[in-house]
Amino acid sequence: MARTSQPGRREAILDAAHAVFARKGYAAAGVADLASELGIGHGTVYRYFENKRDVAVAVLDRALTRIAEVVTAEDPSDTDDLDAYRGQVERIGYRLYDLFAADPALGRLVFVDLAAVDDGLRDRLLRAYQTFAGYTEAYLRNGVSKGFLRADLEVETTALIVNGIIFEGAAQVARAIDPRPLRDRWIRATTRLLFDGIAA
Amino acid sequence: MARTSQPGRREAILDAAHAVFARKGYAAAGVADLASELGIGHGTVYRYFENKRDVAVAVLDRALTRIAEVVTAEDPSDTDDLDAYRGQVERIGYRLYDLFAADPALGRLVFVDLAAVDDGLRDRLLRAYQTFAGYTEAYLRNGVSKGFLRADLEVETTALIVNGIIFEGAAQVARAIDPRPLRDRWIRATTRLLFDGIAA
Amino acid sequence: MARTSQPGRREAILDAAHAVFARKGYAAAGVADLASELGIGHGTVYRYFENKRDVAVAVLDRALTRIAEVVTAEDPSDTDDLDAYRGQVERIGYRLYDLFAADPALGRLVFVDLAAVDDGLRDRLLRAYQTFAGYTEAYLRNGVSKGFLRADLEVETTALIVNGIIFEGAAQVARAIDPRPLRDRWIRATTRLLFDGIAA
Amino acid sequence: MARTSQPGRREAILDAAHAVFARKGYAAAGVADLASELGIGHGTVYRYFENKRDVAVAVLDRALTRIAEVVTAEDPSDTDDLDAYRGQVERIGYRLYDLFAADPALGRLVFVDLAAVDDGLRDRLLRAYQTFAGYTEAYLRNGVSKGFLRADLEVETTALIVNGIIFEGAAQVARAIDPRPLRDRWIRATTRLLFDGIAA
DNA sequence: CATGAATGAGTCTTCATTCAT
DNA sequence: AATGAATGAAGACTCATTCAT
Repeated sequence: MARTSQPGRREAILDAAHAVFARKGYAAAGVADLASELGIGHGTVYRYFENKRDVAVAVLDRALTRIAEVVTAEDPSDTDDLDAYRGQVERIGYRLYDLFAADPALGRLVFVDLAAVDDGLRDRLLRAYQTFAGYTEAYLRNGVSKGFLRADLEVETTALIVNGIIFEGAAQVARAIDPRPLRDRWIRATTRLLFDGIAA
Repeated sequence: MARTSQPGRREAILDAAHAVFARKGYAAAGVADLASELGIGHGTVYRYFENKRDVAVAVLDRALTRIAEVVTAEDPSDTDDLDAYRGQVERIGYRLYDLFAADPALGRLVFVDLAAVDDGLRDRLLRAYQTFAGYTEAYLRNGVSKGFLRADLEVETTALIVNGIIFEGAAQVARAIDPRPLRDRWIRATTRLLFDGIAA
Repeated sequence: MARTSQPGRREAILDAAHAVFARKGYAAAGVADLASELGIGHGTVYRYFENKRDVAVAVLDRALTRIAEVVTAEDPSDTDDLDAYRGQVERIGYRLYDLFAADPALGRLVFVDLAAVDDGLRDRLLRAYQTFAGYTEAYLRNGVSKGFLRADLEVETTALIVNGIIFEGAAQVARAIDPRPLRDRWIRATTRLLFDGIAA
Repeated sequence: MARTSQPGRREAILDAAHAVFARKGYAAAGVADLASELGIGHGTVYRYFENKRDVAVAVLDRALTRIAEVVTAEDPSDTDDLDAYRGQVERIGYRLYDLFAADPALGRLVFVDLAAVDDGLRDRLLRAYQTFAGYTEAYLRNGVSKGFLRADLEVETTALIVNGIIFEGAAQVARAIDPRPLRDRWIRATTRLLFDGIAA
């Protein structure tokens, strides 16, 4: 049966581009590589995307959306005490690390390769960072308003810091040969740090 | 004897390359751009470096050395109580943020653009990360052994986390229009987080 | 299907390369010259050949094949007496000189320009020489075994000498303004020399 | 003692150039290679020669002069019978082969590499060929006029042929691992061919 | 005289993009 | 809609040549 319009084509090209960009980097990957990864003619890529950069934009957006889905899966106002919040942080952490572990090059792809393409892509990434930080901020504000987080917590900056810890951690875990134990150690260390500090 | 080799030439080319790579990114910057930034012929670049990548390696190494100088300026075993350690962290933070603020593109250059060049450069960067983390670990171990940090502190992982916070922060501060107040906020939030946690 | 690959393209590029290499020499001829000789984009050359040297290899191989076709057109065991062999030598000579006269730069191209490219091409040429000499040797051995050539003829070395005479002659004839009379003189002188010697 | 003008310098550069051109070919040899072969600065080459091509011209001329010295060492009118002429041919042959054996790359250098430089060098080489052929012609004419060579010998063309045999032979001998036995075989085969022909 | 640092013209080669089929 | 042959802009790199020292 002749399918006039391949509905999955665009998505399939993005899958292939994701894989190839992750494997070779954006600059080293040619449009022909994306196409041959999929076994299609490289002219076909141009029926679905303006140009190579356009593919990179779509790959980045899709990756950021997936990350956002994890970050926004919980409801910030759902928690009423410290233990519940700790549980929430741990759940998000596990899911995020799973995401990055399932696709070990994801961190490098998003935070290095695609960020290096040009200012436009970098801006997209920074905006996503802000969105994520906004979510984290909502969690923190909820905790402060409900009294189980410090009243004088610098919510805005701390949100950025927490995000940094989480993404940096996810990226590092993804680099590991056997990510599972590292993931557990990382989440434990992070929650201890957040909730208890380092002091004796 | 012929016009004696300018001892500053190599260094000057690295300065120019640092600036141009930071401005346009590694891929978009041509060797001709590096040369014209300095007002020299582009063939001259090849008298001091094997090729364009070799310039990138040298730029990265120099930048990492500068960062290392800040990180390793203090003596890990110098502190005997929590307050002294807090001061040490703050001093390193201030110097690091000053470094990144003096050269706002440094973070992007080192952690994004040059890391995206190829696996070799990325490995160099990761090795530097490990060195930095080793230093941080020494600080933490000192604190644990002297009893002013938690006995059950996961020093290794926490060192990575702390490093992540610091570098992520430095990168973010560097992006700001007016970095000074952001720097102060960031350092305060970081030290509060580290030493007090977020809990009420 | 896309514009189907021109089956003659590769051959046409070799024709153009043959002409341009012969006119300007290998080193002085740019890939752009090959392409513009044919009125195509110079990138197209790289769709059919690895690189410039690869074009030279193909040009040389084709030229050597053409020469081989002339040399191997006759059957070494076909002749039973001196006159028949003399006729055979003359026929090969005529055809060879015609080949070189039809393409006056062929000798220079094959024996000088392409031989100067690098050791690899030179080796190809030397191997072809050996093949040709093997053929000439077969002719001589046939004559010796049938008794119409000297029993003590040094077949191996003489084969090389005869080849040298023939190719050197072809090259010289090709250089002449009006090659026809020179060709006839050369063939006559060669056969006289071979069959009668120079002595009174 | 300070020698203001190095008298041997020019000659030494030609020696170095001869060696380097022979080793790497003209195109692949850089002016810097010539200089470093001699341990001098490459700017110095330009105090003795206009440019790289000028060096090649001088190398070629010197090589051709050396060959000419061998070819012209004997007096064409010296011989009065066939045996004496045969001896003369053998003597020239031995000396020529010695020359090429002492410098195995000489043949390739003169007849291939330098001939491929450009039309000007090729013309120089062709003119030398003619000079050599003129000498051989004088030998042959002497023999004809004294009656020990065929009266109907095509002296002009045969001179070219004989030259071809000799130079081709010298070049082939030079390529051999152990040139001595090949040289002897070649000279024997050549004189037999010249004086007796190949016929039974 | 000698040097070698500097230069930039010249070339090869890659690859994103177009478009005839 | 899909293809892949063709294209040429772009850029890395080499090296002959110059000239200040």
